[in-house]
Amino acid sequence: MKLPKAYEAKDYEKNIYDLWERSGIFKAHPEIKAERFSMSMPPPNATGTLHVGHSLGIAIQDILARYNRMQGKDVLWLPGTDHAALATNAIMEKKLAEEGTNKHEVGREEFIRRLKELIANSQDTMRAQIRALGASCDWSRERYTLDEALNRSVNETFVKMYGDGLIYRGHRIVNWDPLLETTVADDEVVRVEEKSPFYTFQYGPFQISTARPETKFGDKYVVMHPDDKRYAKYKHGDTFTAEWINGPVSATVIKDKAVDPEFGTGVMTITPWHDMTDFEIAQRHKLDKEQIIDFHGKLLPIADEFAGQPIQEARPKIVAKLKAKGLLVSIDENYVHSIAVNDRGQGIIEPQIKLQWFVDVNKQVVPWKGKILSLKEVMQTVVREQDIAIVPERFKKTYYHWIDNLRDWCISRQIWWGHRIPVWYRSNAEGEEQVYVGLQPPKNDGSEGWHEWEQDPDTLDTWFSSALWTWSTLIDPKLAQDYSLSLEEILSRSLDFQTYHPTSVMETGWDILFFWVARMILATTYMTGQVPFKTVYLHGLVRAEDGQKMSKSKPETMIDPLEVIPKYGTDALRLALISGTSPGNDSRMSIAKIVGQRNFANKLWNIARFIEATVTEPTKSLEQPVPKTPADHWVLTKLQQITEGVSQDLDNFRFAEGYEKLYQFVWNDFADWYIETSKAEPNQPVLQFALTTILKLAHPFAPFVTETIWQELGWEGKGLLAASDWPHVVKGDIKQTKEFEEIQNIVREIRYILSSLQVPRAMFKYEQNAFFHKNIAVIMRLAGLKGIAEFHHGLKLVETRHQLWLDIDELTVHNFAKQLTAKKTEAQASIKQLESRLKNKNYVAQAPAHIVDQTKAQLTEAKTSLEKIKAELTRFAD
RNA sequence: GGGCGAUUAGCUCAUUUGGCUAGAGCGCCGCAUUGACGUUGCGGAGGUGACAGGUUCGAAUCCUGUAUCGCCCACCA
Repeated sequence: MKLPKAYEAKDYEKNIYDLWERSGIFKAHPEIKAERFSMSMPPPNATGTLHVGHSLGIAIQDILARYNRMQGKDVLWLPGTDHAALATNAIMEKKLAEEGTNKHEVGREEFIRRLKELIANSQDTMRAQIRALGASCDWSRERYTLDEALNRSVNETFVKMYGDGLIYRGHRIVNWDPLLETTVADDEVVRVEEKSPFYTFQYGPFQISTARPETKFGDKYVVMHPDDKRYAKYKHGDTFTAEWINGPVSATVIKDKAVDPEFGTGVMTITPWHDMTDFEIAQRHKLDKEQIIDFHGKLLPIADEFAGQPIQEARPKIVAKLKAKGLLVSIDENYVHSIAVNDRGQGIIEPQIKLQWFVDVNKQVVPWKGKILSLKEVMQTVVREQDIAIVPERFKKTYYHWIDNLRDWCISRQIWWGHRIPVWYRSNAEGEEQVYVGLQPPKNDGSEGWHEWEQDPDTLDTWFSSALWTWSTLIDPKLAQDYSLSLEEILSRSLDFQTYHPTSVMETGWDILFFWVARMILATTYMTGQVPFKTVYLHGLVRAEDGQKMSKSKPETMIDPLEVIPKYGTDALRLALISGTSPGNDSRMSIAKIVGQRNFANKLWNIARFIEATVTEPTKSLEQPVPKTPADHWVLTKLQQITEGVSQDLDNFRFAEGYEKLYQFVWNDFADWYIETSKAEPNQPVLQFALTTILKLAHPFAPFVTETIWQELGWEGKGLLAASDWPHVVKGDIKQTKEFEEIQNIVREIRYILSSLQVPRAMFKYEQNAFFHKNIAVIMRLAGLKGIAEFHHGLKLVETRHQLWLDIDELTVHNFAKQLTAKKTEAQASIKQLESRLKNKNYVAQAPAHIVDQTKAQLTEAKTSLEKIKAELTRFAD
């Protein structure tokens, strides 16, 4: 079959993926005996679309999956999607708003029904996109965070933690998003700098400053540092009366070290209901707390005439009123502080005290390796004791730092979309309440006087279910339906869990190290007694060409994989994402990069085209091609080095380096030297072997073009490249390899001379020896020499072991004298340097022997070269 | 305030535990060319490795300090 001149990715990719998928090679086989490699795909948002960040992750994971598969391992790469509670909930709320209605009008059931419908549609989109990237994942095991088995895992976790006292319900201050009307976790809050007026008011005998006068209605404590001499005459517990916004208030003096005497006046009033620090101060001194702002962001009746007003609207009016009363001391218009914003959804966070569910990270009840630890301590231990490796290592520090600062995790959310909290309440006429925590709803036993059980309306933080992802996805879904079995029994009977957990690698972006990776470690060690994965590989952010974050709001910065793939091919995109990157470091993406890698795919294609035309008699099984020429030995040696190098790089997660080695070899060694040599003296089995090896090595990186070539060549019948073995190596002879390197030196020098002198081709003569007898034809071809001639003058090669003269007229030769002189200077400098190094006794004594030997060899070589240059230069002495 | 990272060729980035003349891609200069590939080939120019010290026979690499940029965490009355 004749290959077309250029590789058109879009003509092949879809079919190739279908071929793979139909063949079943992506499927894991727990029933067979083999080494395992397992990996969970970080589940993308079910309603999302694929962006370049996903593409990078998928590309890396696919490289790992394909490489390990080709090494004969049984590979499980489990795909899936996430219900992304907050984000998805927000989508539906927005939709409803556009329709002029809201969630309360449509009701919980309908709300969820509509979301399920929406998800079902977009999951298909997401699946198609992951396939388009070439992901060799096991679709038969696809999971979704709201699957029944996963939901059971969530409930099991909740119930177990509750039983151990790790989950508790409490009135605590939380980050409240008035826009989405839900709490959000600490690390889902981002800080945005904002300039806002900073007011100083008179408050009784004190001056207090604030940027938020609207929260100050209920303030009745003034706090200062116990050591602040300015306020020494006021004692802790002193009371006074102050004229305030809506009349006089009675206030109490509190001394607390949380106050910074340097900041503002060193005195502040506190609003414990709406400020984290104030809340803590109030807790310490058992002070009253009062809600000022409601959950929609409006002022409560305590604000009197301002009640019912949104805070933004009320603020200037309150200031005006205080000013009218003569209580406004000053305004700093240049005050900059940061305000808290919900990472997903843009709502400005208003801290509130709310009855919420929390995970206690400090309670020591978790058995781990014979000790009883807290969740925090387990998280630290597994990384410290190398049960989990983090690549790159420096993220360990970030990880520890984060854990040190970790507070109890608020897991309840006031949204409808997600895993509902498995807690039921009922009350009786006397106002007593009962709480039931369990996997399934409690039966209404009709107990005298009690109302029916009602489930907690809240849902769980998305990350609570994502935290279970590595193992909840490996549970046998059928077993999970059987509630007569305990989770332990289910796990021990689930073949996938027994076979593939802990997973080998977790590949994800460093930006969700805390959100997700840390929480997987937390929940998985607790629930299964195993780490979720042995290695975490963190990739960097893919940025726009100018180094900016790509964002939908700036479409010109976006590179959309779905546009790039049909145009340049998936391989080009994947290679561009991989090349020139290193773990944990951000990278920049550009169309130019993608074009460059498209060209590489095409290079492979054309190499195959040449070899297809040259290899007229392909053999079926190619174990031992017989090398004949120095070039054959050289290419085999190189192939061996590359195979070993790429394997090592992939074993150590050095994807970019492995790929670069391969790229260099394919383009600069194989195409430019071996193929060119083959035009003179082709060795069909070696060509075939080399191409086979190259396709195998390149397959994890560029699966489509390599498989396409493999299929088009049809050397292995209907066999798939994706299912083939990682290449074995055939050793080339070292002496012959060196001989080819000498050929290269000669060719390079001739090319250099001819190019410098602007002589396109030249006649030549050479010393009569075995080397030239054997290799002169190849040299002529590669160097573009015209033919053999007898002549007297001409130019002699100076940097090679064998003597060869070029027939170039004296006048032109003189132009070369300058170049030779430059070379002479270079050689002399390098000799001087090497000699001084060898004269250094410390160097000779202390450096390793092979380094010293190397230096000596270099010196000899440089001296020889200098002699030749000098000899040649004597001709120009006049 | 605490921490992490970056600074290498015009640009984007590599350089695995300190050791060949610090590499690659793109760009640049010159040349070539109908037969694997113009998505090409050949040759070339281009780097005080941010700066200042130190350790070492030897430093881009280790240590100390400085500068600039980016990020994370905490605080922000």
